[in-house]
Amino acid sequence: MKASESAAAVAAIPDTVTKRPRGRPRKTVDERDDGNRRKELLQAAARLFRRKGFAATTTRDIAAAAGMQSGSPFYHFKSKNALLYAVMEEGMQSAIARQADALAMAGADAAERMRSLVRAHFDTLHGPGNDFIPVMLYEHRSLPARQRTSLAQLQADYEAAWTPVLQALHADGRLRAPVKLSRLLILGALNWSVQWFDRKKGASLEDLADAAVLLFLKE
Amino acid sequence: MKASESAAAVAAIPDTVTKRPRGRPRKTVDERDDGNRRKELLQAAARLFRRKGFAATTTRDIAAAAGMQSGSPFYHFKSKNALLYAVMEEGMQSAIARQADALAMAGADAAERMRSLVRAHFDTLHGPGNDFIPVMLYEHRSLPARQRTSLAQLQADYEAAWTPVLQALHADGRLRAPVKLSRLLILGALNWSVQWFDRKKGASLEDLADAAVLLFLKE
DNA sequence: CCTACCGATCGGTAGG
DNA sequence: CCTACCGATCGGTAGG
Repeated sequence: MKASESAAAVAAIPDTVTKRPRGRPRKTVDERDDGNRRKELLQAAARLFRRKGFAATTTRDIAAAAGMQSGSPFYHFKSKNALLYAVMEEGMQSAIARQADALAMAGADAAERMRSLVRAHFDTLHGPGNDFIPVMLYEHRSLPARQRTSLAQLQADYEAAWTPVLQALHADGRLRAPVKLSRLLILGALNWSVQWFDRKKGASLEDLADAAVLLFLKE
Repeated sequence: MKASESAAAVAAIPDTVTKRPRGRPRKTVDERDDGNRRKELLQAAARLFRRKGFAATTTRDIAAAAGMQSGSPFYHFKSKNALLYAVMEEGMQSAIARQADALAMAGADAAERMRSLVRAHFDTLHGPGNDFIPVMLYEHRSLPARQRTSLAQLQADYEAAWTPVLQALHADGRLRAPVKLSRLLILGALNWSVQWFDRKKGASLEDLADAAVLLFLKE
């Protein structure tokens, strides 16, 4: 969102001069870049990585989207790979936080908790500006093994939250497939919605969550 | 499969000479390259596109995997993109054929037909040498719009086969979610298995299909 | 299908 | 964070 604001600001500059002003528009002196540019870079990278893929996105694309010169991203990030990793980690961090909030708000009923998990997951995937997790899901193989291991713990934490809920549903006979395979298949069904869900038309995230719960749970 | 045989043949050449022989091993004169090299290129491309992604795979990688020099793939394919498109089309063609066979063998019972569709889909995703469809699923965005449209018809045909089966199950009360959303979620759950299913360890494709049917259908 | 090659692009850096 | 730049790589081609 920050990034799109700044992009809009750049586009709004009247093109009266022959040479367009380089870099982003000047800000007032007391509006220092205390890490804001870093966030804008991250957001721009996430959006581009999602749309074009990691390898097909150039650091120049990212720089331009953030209103910088081509070499400038490397002032904030050691490498293109570090940018990818930061996007993924940021994504997992906020996904975990969103999931925890959802569970905290839900009651004790297993089906209700299940719906909360599903709904929170759809928010993570399709909420406005939430490009981070889709990037993580689809650019997993672009990560060096080292960093992949480092993310695995966060992912395990995220998935672990589903297990007790699924176990309870299994015990109640509302989920018949084995718990572990169920979790993999269910998360897959949700994750895949990144490929076809379009916020602008058709169903809402609520409709989606309803359908998913209806599909997976008995009774 | 052809390609893996030839890869094995290449690997079996004794390494007695200092310089390895370039290209693939000579064949008898009457075994002309009537399109075989093309198939080997396709298989090599599919495997590499799947493992590393389209943009991260170089045409040199593909040439080397097929035992050719760096410029030679362009004798068989106009461009790297044409190679990608050929992989996807080939994948859809054989997926549709496999699906039709499975339905032809199944009886009239909707649940039985459902299981056949699921099983055939897992074969398409995880059968030995079946890298084509995973590439299609994960490199969709790497295709120019023109070619994407061209593939859309094949994909529509493939998905259309699910609809009557799901409708019958819905009418019987064995599927509660709306048919269209069900199809999207179910295919997503299956497709996602590309990310975690490992043929070498754990569950078989039969186990997987059982779990999926158990998860989606009531009673 | 190979040889030899080109033009363009890309990630990254030094120095300010 | 910009300027100016480098070395490497890449898709693709001409000519055989």
